Amino acid sequence: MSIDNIIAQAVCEAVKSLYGVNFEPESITLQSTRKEFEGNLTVVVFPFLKASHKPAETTANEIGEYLKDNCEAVKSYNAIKGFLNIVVEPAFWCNMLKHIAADPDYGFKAATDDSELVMIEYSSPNTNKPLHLGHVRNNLLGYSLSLIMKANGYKVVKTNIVNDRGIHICKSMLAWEKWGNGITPEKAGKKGDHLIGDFYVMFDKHYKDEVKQLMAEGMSEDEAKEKSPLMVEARKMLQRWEAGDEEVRSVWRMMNQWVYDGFNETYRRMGVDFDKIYYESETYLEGKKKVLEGLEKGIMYRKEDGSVWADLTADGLDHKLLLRSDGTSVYMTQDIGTAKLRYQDYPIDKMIYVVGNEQNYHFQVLSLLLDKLGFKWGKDLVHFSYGMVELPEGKMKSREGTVVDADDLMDEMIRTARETSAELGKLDGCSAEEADEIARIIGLGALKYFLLKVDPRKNMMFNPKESIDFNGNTGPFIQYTYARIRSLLRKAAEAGIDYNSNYDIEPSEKEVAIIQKIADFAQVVSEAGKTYSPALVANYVYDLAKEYNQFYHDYSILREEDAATRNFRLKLSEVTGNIIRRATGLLGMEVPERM
RNA sequence: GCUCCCGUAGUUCAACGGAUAGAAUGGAAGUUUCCUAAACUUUAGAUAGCAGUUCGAUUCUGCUCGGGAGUACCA
Repeated sequence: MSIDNIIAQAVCEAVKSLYGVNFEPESITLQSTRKEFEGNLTVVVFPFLKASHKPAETTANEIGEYLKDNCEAVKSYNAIKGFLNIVVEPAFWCNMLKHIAADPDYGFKAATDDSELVMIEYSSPNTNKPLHLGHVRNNLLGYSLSLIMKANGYKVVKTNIVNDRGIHICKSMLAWEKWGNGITPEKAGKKGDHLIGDFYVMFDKHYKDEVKQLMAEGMSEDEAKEKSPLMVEARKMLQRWEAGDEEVRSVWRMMNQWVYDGFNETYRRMGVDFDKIYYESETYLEGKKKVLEGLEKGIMYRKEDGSVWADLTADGLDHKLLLRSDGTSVYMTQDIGTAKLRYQDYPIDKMIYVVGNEQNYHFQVLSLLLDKLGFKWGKDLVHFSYGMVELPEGKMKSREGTVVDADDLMDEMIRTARETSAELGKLDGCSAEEADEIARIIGLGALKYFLLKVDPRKNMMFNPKESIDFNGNTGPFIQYTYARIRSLLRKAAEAGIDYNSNYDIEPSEKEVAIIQKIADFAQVVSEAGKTYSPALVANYVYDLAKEYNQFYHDYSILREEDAATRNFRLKLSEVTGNIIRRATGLLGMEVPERM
């Protein structure tokens, strides 16, 4: 049991005994005592004033006195206004450290047979262009979230829905057929997703020229867009695709495969993966069926032009189109189909969609529709709605060439990490392979931490020139702290020091602060699971690293002459390192043994 | 027009309704005979505005002003 629980419970008993009123331990406000006051934990007593009918400071003193007399963990107390500062019995801290050190899974819950199964959808790329910075935030959030849910004892299925059909793919295919001269990723020496992206851009360029040309000939802009020969041809291709035309389908299969090969390389490098991949080409017909079913049951209705709609005005929303008048499906229809297949494949208790906040409305609607159609998790589906990544010039626009490509970004981070390491002389004596590995871990760590430390719901700013930073509140700072701890422990081993016994001491204030922080890990993991927030873990591990760095700087460890104190500090370092490794692990970050 | 989200140091980010609003970076000033200076120590600097609820409001409510997103046959 953590110290927070012990104190919270004791406070409840105190209030009950002194004033005869019941409080739940969860309702007690506990915080770490501010540095300027004496104590480790602070109880906010304002909520008890109604029960005590006494001034705040008197109430705090009475509770403090009770705790001192009745709770073994409490050594002394002081009350300032409505704040009761508690000094914990020093021996308690050493036991706490031992307890955490003995539990390699401290803070993690294992899944059991009755654990809920949560499916997490993330990434969801289109197959007509490479992954960009927005996807990187999405992928890292989704992957980290899956690790956090696992740590909270859920069974987790990571899934990806690939949007592999539609007019956008046809544009790339058409451009490739027209101007590609049979080029392949191998011949071009290019990743498949980038190659296809090039053709998509090429289509757009020629298409725009055509529109401009037609408008010069007197057409309105709308008409020109409608009548552009390229667009007409692309639409025709989509129709042939829908009809199952083998010629179109085989090109489509081939080009999609190029893209998947490219994506897989990017995913692998980023360190994310999936348990099950769905393709919209396989789910959109299911959605159509499900919608028609709903139509029969009277959940949807048909307009005179043949289009199918859902009336959501009773739920405060609008009417939503589900099938176009020509019978083809829209985005929403596909999502319904995907939901159906997923539910067939897995006994889902909880579904989390990691999708940008621009689609908040879409998921409000989807939740209602799935519920009406009888999916038991529909009403409670979680739209993990994350904010956009903005650039100094504003939003990323592929047409304006302001997209930050995922592969380029990773290259850049790793290269910068490598240069910085070399400048600092950190790579001296490393083999080329070791140097590569260290640069990779640091570069990707910097990127991951940067994107995950921000509250996922908020839009964030990414300045390509200034964001690549390795000092301060960054991934490398945390990794550096870890590497330093590992180095310290190596040195201890070389000196033949066994610090696993004889380390019972009364820790100093600074050491207590670190133990407290370490103990918080369990709380943080649980909280992150409830609020779906990797940022909580990120900010936590930074705080821990910062706290340790200050400790490291102020205290000697190996040179400490008192063996018990030295052992204690080594043990504290070891446990801190382990917690850093596991916390960063929840972010999908790696930590280096040296850097 | 309507709906939703967001406004915190120069900048990028924190803060279950709790004490004097924290960090980082940039600015200024320091610390290497010593376990890794990607570190550490000083220092200046912020809640967009106006009301309300409360013992207490960055946080909750209302309005104003700014920024972003969505809005029925795009995905």
